[in-house]
Amino acid sequence: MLTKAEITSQYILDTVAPIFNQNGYAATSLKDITEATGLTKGAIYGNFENKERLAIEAFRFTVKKLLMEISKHMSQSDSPKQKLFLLSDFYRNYYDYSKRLGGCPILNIGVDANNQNALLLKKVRQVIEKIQDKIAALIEDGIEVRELSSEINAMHYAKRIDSMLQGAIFMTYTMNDDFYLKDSADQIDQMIIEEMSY
Amino acid sequence: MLTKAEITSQYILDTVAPIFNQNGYAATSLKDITEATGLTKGAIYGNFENKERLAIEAFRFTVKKLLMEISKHMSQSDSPKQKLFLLSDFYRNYYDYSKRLGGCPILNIGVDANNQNALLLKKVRQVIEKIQDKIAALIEDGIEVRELSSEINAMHYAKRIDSMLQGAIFMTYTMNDDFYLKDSADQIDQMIIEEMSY
DNA sequence: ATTATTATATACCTATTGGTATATTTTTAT
DNA sequence: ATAAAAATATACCAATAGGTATATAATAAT
Repeated sequence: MLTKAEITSQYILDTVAPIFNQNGYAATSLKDITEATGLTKGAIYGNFENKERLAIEAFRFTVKKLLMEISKHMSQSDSPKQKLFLLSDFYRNYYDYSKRLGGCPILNIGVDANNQNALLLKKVRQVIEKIQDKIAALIEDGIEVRELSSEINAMHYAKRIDSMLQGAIFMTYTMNDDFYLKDSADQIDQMIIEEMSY
Repeated sequence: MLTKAEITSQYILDTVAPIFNQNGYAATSLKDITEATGLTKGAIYGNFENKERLAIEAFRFTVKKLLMEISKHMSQSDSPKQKLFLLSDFYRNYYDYSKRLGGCPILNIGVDANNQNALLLKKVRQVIEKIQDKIAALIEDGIEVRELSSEINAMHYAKRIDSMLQGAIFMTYTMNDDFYLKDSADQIDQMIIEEMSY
């Protein structure tokens, strides 16, 4: 059974995560947090050590949600190559989806934390590494089952795909135009077919 | 002849621009500004209306420097196609270069300003549009002199190149690894040769 | 050199910042 | 139902925020 504090903690994270994600760490005040949650500082500080700890937990909370959604989308196929297509396909609708999270947590917190919050930056790096490892593993699987060419460097392409997607996310948000996400998904698909396959 | 205030204004912008670029708008305090410049609030507010105005001018200052550096690098050739190669080549060393600016102003201020400062975001958008227009014009030139295929959509590829570069910049900074910039430059070169040329 | 103007420094303002000690209320286990 | 424990609210703190009125100093024109 969940204790009261656990329920409250989850509620705080659920409420506060999009705010941190949207505003950034420095631009999110304790007042923003208490107003959004309807709780007082006592309740916040009873559940989280300080603002930094709360921001870190909020980031983890959002990323967990995001990664689960991606996994779910990719589970539609068992073929590694098809899973790659499903990955790019997930990002076709990422603008709409990620708005609910307050934007892309990796992009927003990554830029925000750089030179500002070493701990938060470390968490972002870990998430990026995890994602790239997963993509690389998928490509390796694809090579093994002969869906993908054994000539290609898996991690190299994993980084390329990740980098292209992050660029598209940045451009889509900044220009408020999801052409970038749609187009980069197409570009990745083309790359899978023309460069990564036999 | 330059008036005292003009010299001081330029000095303030030169000193403060990298700070805003690194920290973001909210995380840069007037204290940061007075300490870095060695001036008092009186001097700052005598030259700039308020913090927002200063941030906007600082962004313009940095972007101007950056765009001039890119132009300079691209002036090494007159051929549109070669100019495109020079563009991607500029970004090969962009990590080192942009560190002096306090990071990439378009990425940093773009993310920072989103949902936070409408005026600043507008300025970022204008800069992005300007850059993409220039790249697209270059591609059109390339088509005209028959260096590039007339089949391609110039603005489409301009956006693609821009998006790929921004992604690489984000990844390079966040992971502290300029593989991403080097690789995306290679990828763009390959794209020019294999997709955009005859 | 003196004056008028411009630029900078000083001192101060209110509001807000993150954070905490303590009082009060709400849960939980008996 | 009651007591012990846990969770939340209240009231407060010092420090800092952006900004301004005014005094002082530096510059520019005569």
